[in-house]
Amino acid sequence: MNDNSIPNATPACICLRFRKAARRVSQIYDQHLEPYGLTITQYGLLGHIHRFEGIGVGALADKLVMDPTTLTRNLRPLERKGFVLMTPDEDDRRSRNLNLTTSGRRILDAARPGWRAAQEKIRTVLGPDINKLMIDTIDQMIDDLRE
Amino acid sequence: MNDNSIPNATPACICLRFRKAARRVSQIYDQHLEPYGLTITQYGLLGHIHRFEGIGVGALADKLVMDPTTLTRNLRPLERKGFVLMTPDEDDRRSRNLNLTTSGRRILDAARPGWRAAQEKIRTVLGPDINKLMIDTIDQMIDDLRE
DNA sequence: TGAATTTAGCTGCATATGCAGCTAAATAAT
DNA sequence: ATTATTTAGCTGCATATGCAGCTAAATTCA
Repeated sequence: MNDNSIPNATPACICLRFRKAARRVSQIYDQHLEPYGLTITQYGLLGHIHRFEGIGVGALADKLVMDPTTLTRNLRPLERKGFVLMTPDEDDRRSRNLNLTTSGRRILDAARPGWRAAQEKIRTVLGPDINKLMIDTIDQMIDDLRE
Repeated sequence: MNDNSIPNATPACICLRFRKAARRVSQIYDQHLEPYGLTITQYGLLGHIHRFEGIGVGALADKLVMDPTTLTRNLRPLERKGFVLMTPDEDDRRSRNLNLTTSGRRILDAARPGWRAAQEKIRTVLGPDINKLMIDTIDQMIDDLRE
């Protein structure tokens, strides 16, 4: 069947492409991280909190291009497992500072080989040049879409 | 801060890029489709069922790079609203054939301008050449990752 | 200072996502 | 023909996603 002949333009939908890519690639990362009891969402959260120790929920949500309410909920499993601590900010008692616990740092280190293997798998499929192009293009697109 | 200086490699994560892109781009499509009471997931489902009238759940899930159980649940709101019919297959009573109802075709037609506006917004931000490159690259990647 | 506005994060609701494990139906093996 | 295996779709569970609307705290304004 020739997709270009169909007037309903869903075959050209760039949104569905991004969603498909996110589903398939996430699945691969999740499989590689499963032995450590982490999802790629959780691994990414731990990584970001490690990079930006003490960051607030809103600022982190902004970096992740994620609704703050989504982040609030995504943090729950990590708090429950004792990987992340949320402490009220001294100067602004509305804000909460995010920090890794010792076991949070430990699991992040432990899971890194899993993350690396998944990353390498996708990088191999795309090829390093296209991989970089995709990253740069998406970063630029998100920046352009920032209001 | 220079991301390249951080040993924890999450800044280079291609998976997080795809997920961010899917979140942000979906949000824009959802906003454009909101007046019609549809999400981009639902619009895409209607479009695919229109293209492949009578397709089964498993085959459609495969096309959408989506777990069949996810598709089962994503179909529910569309069934409830009367846009999609699931009828048992004559030759294989395990399988269920998906079809649009008249109102399903109607809402798909009605919502198309919303979809088109969102599509055009992203296409403008990316530029037509990069837009096409992204689509082709993702399609190829998903094909390469098919086992 | 006191009132109005903005900001940070949360809960309720609905949809989106996929894994494990289930039932029923179709197919393959013996 | 009977049994074993595979296949199609489903439910239970847990996480992921974001909008509307909420509370409390900080800031701005009058």
